Amino acid sequence: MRPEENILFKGVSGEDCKRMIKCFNPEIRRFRSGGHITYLTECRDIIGIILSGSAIMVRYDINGVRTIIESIETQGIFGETISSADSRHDNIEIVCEKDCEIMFVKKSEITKRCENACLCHSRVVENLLELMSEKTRLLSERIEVLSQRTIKERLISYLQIVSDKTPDGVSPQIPFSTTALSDYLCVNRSALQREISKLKRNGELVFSKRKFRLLRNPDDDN
Amino acid sequence: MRPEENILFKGVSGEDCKRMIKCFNPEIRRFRSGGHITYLTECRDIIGIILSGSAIMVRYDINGVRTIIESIETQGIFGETISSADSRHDNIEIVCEKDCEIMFVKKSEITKRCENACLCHSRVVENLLELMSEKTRLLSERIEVLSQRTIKERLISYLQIVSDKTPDGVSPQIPFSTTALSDYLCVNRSALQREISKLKRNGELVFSKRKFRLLRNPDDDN
DNA sequence: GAATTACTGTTGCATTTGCAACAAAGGGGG
DNA sequence: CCCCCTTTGTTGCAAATGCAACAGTAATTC
Repeated sequence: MRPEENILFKGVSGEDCKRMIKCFNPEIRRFRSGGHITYLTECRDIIGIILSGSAIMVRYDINGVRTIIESIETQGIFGETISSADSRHDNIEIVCEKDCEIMFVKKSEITKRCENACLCHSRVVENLLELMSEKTRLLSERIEVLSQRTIKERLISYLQIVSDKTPDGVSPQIPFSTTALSDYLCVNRSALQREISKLKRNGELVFSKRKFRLLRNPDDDN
Repeated sequence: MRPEENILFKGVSGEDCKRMIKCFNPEIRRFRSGGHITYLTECRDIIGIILSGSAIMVRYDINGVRTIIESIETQGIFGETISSADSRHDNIEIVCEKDCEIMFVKKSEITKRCENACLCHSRVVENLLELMSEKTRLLSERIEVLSQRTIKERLISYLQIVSDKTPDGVSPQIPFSTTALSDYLCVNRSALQREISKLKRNGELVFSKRKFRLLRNPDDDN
């Protein structure tokens, strides 16, 4: 994807766009699945925008327990200003999931007025605002999931959100393996597996590979 | 607090500010502690900015279990664009905590160019961007806390964050009662109480009313 | 200042979850 | 095709958490 097609430059056309890209001087890099992209702490003033592919934000605690903080899809953004605080906030890492192209831009370049007085500059700021809105929506969803009290509730809550976003006619699909899903839901893998098996047995869930389908449970408890 | 003093209008002075406020036509309302402010679903295109006081965002699930989604302090913002998605996302409510004044603005009023061609308009958009940045930081912290696997870890993680934000010489203080804290950490109250008592007994924590102090634990396990 | 209500702190017991270990089933790469 | 490695699925047992009930204390209201 060419940077001009990116959502950040939505509504800015042709010449202007080229001029702005020159003005922002973004760096575009490619990564292969599984590759290290950056540590969040290295993104002091830098915003990463995923032009294609996907990534995950992960943290390993002192015991080596992995937490998948979020899954970042195409057009998603990351960066320290856009999330985590400072402090001892351990090493949060961005790892490439599907091969991806990422555009890195300095946040200050965007928010500060430029000398070239790009008229469309403010349009870009608005676009960034839009990206940030989307970001907060995703983070809120994440909180919704994590605020559930039991594994079953967390699982269903997450699957429901994924379902809701899936267009009709398409099979809902999670962006994780079951193992990774447990790191995302912040629960023990085998305990998660146990719940999945139970739901399948009760006919409340069809689940195979990464595709699934939620069925309204006959009796609405246990 | 007068609206002009709000962070949204930072860097916009005197005449301009008055003109913009006229342009945005914000509504300012007062609330008393415990009072209902709004349901999030009613904030379709509306952003609420807390000028003074504080509020909490809460959700009650079908079993009546309360979750405190976040505590919103002075200068904090809320609104549907700024958080939760649509879907069946139950009734999330904003409730006044400390008596507060809240400014309601239409988001579209801010992001759209106005006819009056306020030159400082883009400055306000940048300020909004700043507020949103802060919001995502807070949400990320929340996720950090909720991603902890045990009650003890959640508690310490949260207290640590509060401590880190507290200026030197001031006693760190949580904005909740212990009971409310359990709704914020999404754990059972008496189980939380158990952990607090244990930490106090082990000399890892001093905790009284809402003030506390974390002490580095002698042996770093259990 | 008496009454009411909310919050703190504790405990025994039931349930859920984590942990470890294992077998079996995919899924590339040579 | 075979080997290696990751993932899936299962289970018994230990540990953590939820739940309910209760007593005591603080806070609020009338």
